[in-house]
Amino acid sequence: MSGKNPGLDTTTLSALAEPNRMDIVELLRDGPLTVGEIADRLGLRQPQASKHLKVLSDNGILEVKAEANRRIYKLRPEPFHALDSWVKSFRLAIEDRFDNLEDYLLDLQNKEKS
Amino acid sequence: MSGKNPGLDTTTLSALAEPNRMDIVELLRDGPLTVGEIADRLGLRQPQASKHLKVLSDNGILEVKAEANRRIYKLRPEPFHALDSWVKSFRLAIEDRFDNLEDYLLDLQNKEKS
DNA sequence: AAGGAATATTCTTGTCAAGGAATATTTGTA
DNA sequence: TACAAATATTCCTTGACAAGAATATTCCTT
Repeated sequence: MSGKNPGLDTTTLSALAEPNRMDIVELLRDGPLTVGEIADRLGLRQPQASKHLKVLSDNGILEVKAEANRRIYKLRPEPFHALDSWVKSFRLAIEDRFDNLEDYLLDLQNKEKS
Repeated sequence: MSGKNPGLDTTTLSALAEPNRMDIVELLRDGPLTVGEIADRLGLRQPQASKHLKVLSDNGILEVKAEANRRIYKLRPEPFHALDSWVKSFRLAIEDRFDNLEDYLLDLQNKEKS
């Protein structure tokens, strides 16, 4: 393994980056829903809803529970925890006191002298 | 305006969802860098580095400071704060006690009787 | 068993975004 | 002034992905 892609899993972000899928996640915030309800409330056609739900499930953002005819989708906590950890890990990086821009400029000027 | 897209700005997520751009963000965690250094350390060609940096800047994730010949890119705090708020707002939604799946199933069964 | 409801899947098509290559632009330097 | 370094931009090609339409699958009800 070469030390590539150290950050957060980008597939999670890709999944959330599609507006309809973001809407689905926002909708499921209030609790689990069936495919039909999701499609209805968001004005999506059923097949597109199913497809987006599949993407979200494949990425671990949602989980399904089969209940007879229906499939009930709900949020999974893990990806949100991961996102939270990732964002939190930037606390130091984005605080102004860690803005070593000045130092970096000095470094650049020093290297000019070579 | 129709109440569409209530969640987080998906363009921020799209910008971060590209692996090279995620790498750039991870790299800039340690402080500001020039285009050349970013390209070098990540094994990117200069034009692609510039293009990715432009996307990140256009989305407010990075900011530039022109220093003579060089352009120095660094992280901007705002999008991380936004992401943090968004993720935090899911705390209630993903706690198990808010898993009203049982209630929902009962609801479904009740509606069957219509 | 037959029909209908809920959901998933397949196929096609159009759009968009990323990489490659070449070139333009700006600035510093001999 | 000419040249080199650092960065940005343009054009082209290709691949991924989302919507639409049609169809398949599963399960319930009569």
